[in-house]
Amino acid sequence: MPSLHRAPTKGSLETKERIFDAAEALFMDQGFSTTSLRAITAKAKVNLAAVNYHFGSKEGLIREVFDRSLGPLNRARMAQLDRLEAAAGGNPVMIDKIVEALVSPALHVSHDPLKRGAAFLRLLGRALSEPAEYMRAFLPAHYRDVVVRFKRALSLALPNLSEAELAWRMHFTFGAMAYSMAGTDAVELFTTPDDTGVDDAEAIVQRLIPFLVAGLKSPTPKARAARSVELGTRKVA
Amino acid sequence: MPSLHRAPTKGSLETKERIFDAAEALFMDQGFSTTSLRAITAKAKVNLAAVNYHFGSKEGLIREVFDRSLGPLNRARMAQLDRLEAAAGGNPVMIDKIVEALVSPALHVSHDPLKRGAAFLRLLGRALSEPAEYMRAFLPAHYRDVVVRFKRALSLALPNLSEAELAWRMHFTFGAMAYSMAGTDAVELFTTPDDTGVDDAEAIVQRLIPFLVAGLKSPTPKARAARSVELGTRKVA
DNA sequence: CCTTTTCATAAACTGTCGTTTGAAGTGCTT
DNA sequence: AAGCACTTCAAACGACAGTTTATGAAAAGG
Repeated sequence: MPSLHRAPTKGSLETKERIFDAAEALFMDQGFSTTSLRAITAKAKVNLAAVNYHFGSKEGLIREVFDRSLGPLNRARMAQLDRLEAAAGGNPVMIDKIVEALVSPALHVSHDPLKRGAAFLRLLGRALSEPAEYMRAFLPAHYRDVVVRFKRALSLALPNLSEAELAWRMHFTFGAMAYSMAGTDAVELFTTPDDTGVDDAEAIVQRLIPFLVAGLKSPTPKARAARSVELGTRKVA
Repeated sequence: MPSLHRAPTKGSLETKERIFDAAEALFMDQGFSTTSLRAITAKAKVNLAAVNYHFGSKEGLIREVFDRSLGPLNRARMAQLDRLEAAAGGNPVMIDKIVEALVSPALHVSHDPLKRGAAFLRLLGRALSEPAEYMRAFLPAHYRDVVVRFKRALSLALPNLSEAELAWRMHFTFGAMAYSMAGTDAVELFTTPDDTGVDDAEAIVQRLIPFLVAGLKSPTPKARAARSVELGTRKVA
């Protein structure tokens, strides 16, 4: 086990960091459970056992890659929401701004050039669609605060929505978000070969925000159901 | 190899069907690559080698499970769109109806009780977020026609949208759809314990449709930018 | 200087995966 | 009864997974 009382010696940080970078890159375009430790250590050009030495286990590595990415992101989201609420001074914050606070920090979470920003989005998207148990286990821990904060803000901005209704719409919102982030490949299904700037994360976000805002503000299904029902044994609650 | 000239003898159909059902169930809540053949054959109470005998390989099994589910679904989607376009007689079809034709057939694709309908939705959602190569390989083959048809219909109904804009919005639409279908678990993040009918697929769809319709009809980012920009150096197209 | 801790490396261990093999069983036809 | 095609079955195969161990070098501390 690495020491907790002393600064690590010479090459250790380099090794751990190289593993970290290689893992991040491979997780990004292969997913977590599909990427083997051998592939990671080969790319990082370190020994296989180094992963277990520095991170304890593969799950430890995943957790650390994930934490170092998601932690700052969600903190940025909540900080931006803090600013909006402070500026609003008790009044509801505009929905556009709330959604922007949710989506756009994903762009600026990395200090590296934008390339890493876009890549990082894909990593997060992957995480939300992983079947693995351990992913589902510690993912809510990061998101719970964000969800609570944004749910409250949206609830104030959309007072006519029931709690269940809002929960579903947030679910759809996160779904569109996660999917947009995960697959740059899947969008090719929809575009003709002459698409412009698929890899530009900023472009994605600028198109995603109005889509989500409109969805969140959409009329209630009850109103729609009353309009376009065929034959009803449905109780209009 | 099974015979092509004669009806299979006694237990063959039962075995193949049992494998099929067990695989469908396990793929549903574990994903494709995570589910082992041994888990499938154990649940189906058949021999391990039976999978390779009846389906050739694991990929063959996945493909068959997937085809038998997605084929009828997408045919139903296009049939419903056919009816709408015939009724409209050259005029654009209403967006509400187009989205409904895209989303709602997922409910009625199975002849079994609705329980299987909801379960099947999760299977499809999983497929769209699988990292595996072979999933990406034959998934577009099923969706291409659907995408082309619905893209054309939406393009007529939303004439002010550029092709790139529409492609992105369809991407978001499929994302929200896939995510909603895949994870009944993830929605628990957003709800307080007193939620009602999480597993009811009909309820999901009735809430999803208006959300997506509003997103598709949302004002163009250019229009939004023109409204809420801080300092402007842009052309109002 | 010598001991102790930290880190890197090669190799082996344990388990699971998809797949294959060869034999045995089953029901039909001749 | 014998031959035949089809299906089941137990067992093993080879590949690859994550993890552990043993060895030794390198740096740190007294």
